[in-house]
Amino acid sequence: MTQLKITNSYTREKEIFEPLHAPHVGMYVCGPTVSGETHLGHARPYVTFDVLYRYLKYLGYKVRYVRNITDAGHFEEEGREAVDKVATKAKLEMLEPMELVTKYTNIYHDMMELLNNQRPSIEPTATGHIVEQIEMIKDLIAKGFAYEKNGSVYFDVLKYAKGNDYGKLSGRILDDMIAGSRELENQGEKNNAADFALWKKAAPEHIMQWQSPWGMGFPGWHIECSAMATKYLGTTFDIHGGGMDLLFPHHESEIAQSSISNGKPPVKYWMHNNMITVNGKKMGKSYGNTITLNEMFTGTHELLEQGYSPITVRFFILQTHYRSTLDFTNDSLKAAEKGLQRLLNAHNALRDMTYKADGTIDSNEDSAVNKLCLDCHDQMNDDLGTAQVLATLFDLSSRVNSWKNGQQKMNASEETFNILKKTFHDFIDVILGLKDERTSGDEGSMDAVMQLVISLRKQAREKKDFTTSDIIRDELLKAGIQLKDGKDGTSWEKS
RNA sequence: GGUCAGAUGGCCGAGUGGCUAGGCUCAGCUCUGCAAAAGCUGCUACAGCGGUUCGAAUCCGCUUCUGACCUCCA
Repeated sequence: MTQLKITNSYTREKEIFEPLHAPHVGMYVCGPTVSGETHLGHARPYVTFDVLYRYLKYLGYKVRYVRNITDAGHFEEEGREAVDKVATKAKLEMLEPMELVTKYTNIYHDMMELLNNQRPSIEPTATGHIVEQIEMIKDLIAKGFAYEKNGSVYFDVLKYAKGNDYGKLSGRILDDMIAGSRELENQGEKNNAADFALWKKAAPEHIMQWQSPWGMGFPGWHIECSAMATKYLGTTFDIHGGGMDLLFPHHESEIAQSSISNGKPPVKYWMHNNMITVNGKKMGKSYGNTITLNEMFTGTHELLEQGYSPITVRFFILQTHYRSTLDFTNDSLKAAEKGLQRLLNAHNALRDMTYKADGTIDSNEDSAVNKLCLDCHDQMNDDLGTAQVLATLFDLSSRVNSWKNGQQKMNASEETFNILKKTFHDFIDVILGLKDERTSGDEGSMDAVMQLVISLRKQAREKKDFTTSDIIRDELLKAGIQLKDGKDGTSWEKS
């Protein structure tokens, strides 16, 4: 069996995962800013890191998964007048900031649940950790790496860069950045354009502001993650995840702040998922192609021909490696929808199947099935190769289906059969989190009713009364239930 | 403009120095009262041009094209 390897964005290498304090693993993932509705772009990182979280637990680690909620307003654009994003939106909607934040947080939680993402161990909010952030800023000032100007506090990037490699994570050269940002206006307050804000003085009209040693204001964007990660995971922890767009400046700045404040680099493994596109184009507000998750699931967006279920979206995401860009199109989503059904059908069939040796055991077939099961683990260990795992499961699905339909004899050993069963369960249910959305709630009574209908139809068919049997079948299909005639009788499922 | 990624069959997408990825679509077949479902078979690709190599789609260089980041962003 191979060991888990993950691509570390910091070293740009695939590295063997070795926790700092096994069996414990500390994992921090940047959460959403809850000033808007949860959209397609959010689905990618949270599904990706949910699978990592599930897999680490599956491997036996005790994981503390921290994912924050950014509910404090932040300046929109550095160099221009500070704008409190949350407050601005709140004024438009005539809501209290807290009301707005709660509304979008609730939507976010609902969407995460639909996507079958497990809840993090700790979900800290920025506004709930103002004190910690102020303390860290005070510490940075005391250590001489931050300075106060007119009620705002900035991090001294140039000083930091003398002893540290600022830009290593994002592959940037400080001198270039300084040269490139000279044209920006209103850099006046900063000693240098590359410096970033730790604390911003709030204008009187800002709704969200707090008392600090530097007057009324609000925290800079980067400091919250440093403060909260340190508080809950310690000065150095195992994994920090997020979207690639956060590499710079967010994570670069996090490294700088935490390294000075804690005296050592904060993270052992940096992991970044790639971005999504819609019909080949970046999704963004300025492109007018932002699709919220609610629109995705219900199909209420002009770019969508239909709704796609949360698990279809999840499956679609997992069919692509997390470090590649992922393009959402109607055609590819429809393909994913069908593929998912096929996989889950095989999974259900296998779950309900009992071992029966009907024929001689083919040792070649037996070892082939065994190898494919082992492959799943190796593929998952190779930097979360979920796309490959799914391909392998599809391979195995053909066998399962042919056994079920009697198209091929079950020529594997009972031991292999049990391994196969466990592999499907472990990967589909436990690790990838692909639940069957068609089986809901009142399955028991529903099935009893369906068995009755099926038996009536069978009687009709035996009497060659195909008119009746076809009415039953076709009307059920209209009602969203599909009958499947097989060797061992008829089964049904919601379509 | 700077930096960094990609360019794979009808579509989506893995992956790899030599051996069929997989999914969807399409065609044929098997099964079936008919269909659906399922299985089987077929369609076999790696942008272009050089180079390294016994051998490259996989390594190197150049060209073309696309995308991302550099600003709030997942």
